[in-house]
Amino acid sequence: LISWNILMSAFAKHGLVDEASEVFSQMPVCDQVSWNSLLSAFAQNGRLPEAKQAFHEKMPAWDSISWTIMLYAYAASGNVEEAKVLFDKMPLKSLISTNLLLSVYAQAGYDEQARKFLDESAAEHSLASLTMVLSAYALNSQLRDAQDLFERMPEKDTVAWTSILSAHATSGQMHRAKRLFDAMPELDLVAWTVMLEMHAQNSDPEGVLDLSRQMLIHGILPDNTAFTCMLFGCSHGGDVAAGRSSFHSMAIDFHLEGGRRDYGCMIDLLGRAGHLEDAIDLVETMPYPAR
RNA sequence: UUACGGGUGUCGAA
Repeated sequence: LISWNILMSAFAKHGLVDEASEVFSQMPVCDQVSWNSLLSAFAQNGRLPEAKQAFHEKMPAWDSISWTIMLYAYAASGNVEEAKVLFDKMPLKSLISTNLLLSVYAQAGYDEQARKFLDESAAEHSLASLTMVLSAYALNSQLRDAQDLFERMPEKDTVAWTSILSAHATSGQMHRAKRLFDAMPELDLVAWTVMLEMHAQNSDPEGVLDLSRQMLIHGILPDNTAFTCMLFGCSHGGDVAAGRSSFHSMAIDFHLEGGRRDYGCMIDLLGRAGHLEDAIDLVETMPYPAR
């Protein structure tokens, strides 16, 4: 029985819904996990009608996992309202289902609902749940609300700090962002990257280079994303030489293969600066199909 | 064996 269940979810993960339900129909016996796996197969692959049917008409019994999977089915197909309705009907709400609904709100930019929901549910929220709402505010440029929530959070980790940092950075609050950055208890690569990007956006190639040096001094090694920001900064500042040297250093010093976005950025930089032959050359030699 | 999972990236893509 267990192996059948495993087989089913393996199919489901790879989008083979029909194979999964085929397995299901051939099983001599099945249990709650089998039903849940079938439901999940539909849910994961955007088959809302089938999921509904299985959930409402076919399943002999439901546990809290079944409910959560159904919630996910609504969420995955963008039915925010229906997701909420289902959530309210859930006999047992777990941290997972709560997080799920929160992330739905967050992703849809329903920061109002997210906040209300957060206030209503008496349960303790995980740090991750709160950060999800925080980033929902950031998405909606609700800087004040984001700030309020951040200050009220009982504990904050680097992810939460970076989220609020990024909220400030993207809304042009450079000074506040800088202050936050300096106040952060820990700095990791993502936090540095946010700062790199902020300076890049504001056409401050000096700042970008300066930051990247400091980052190295702090023992943080850049990744492709960081390089994209650095290249972007060079691009804004029209600093072809610096861009070229970063690009080479990426491969030589850091053994990173240029990501497709790094190439895109570099090509953009060369193109804008009028080095068309070099740009074309790079397009032809890059390990990605040109589009 | 089944369910959610938080922070950063150029240009494009109405």
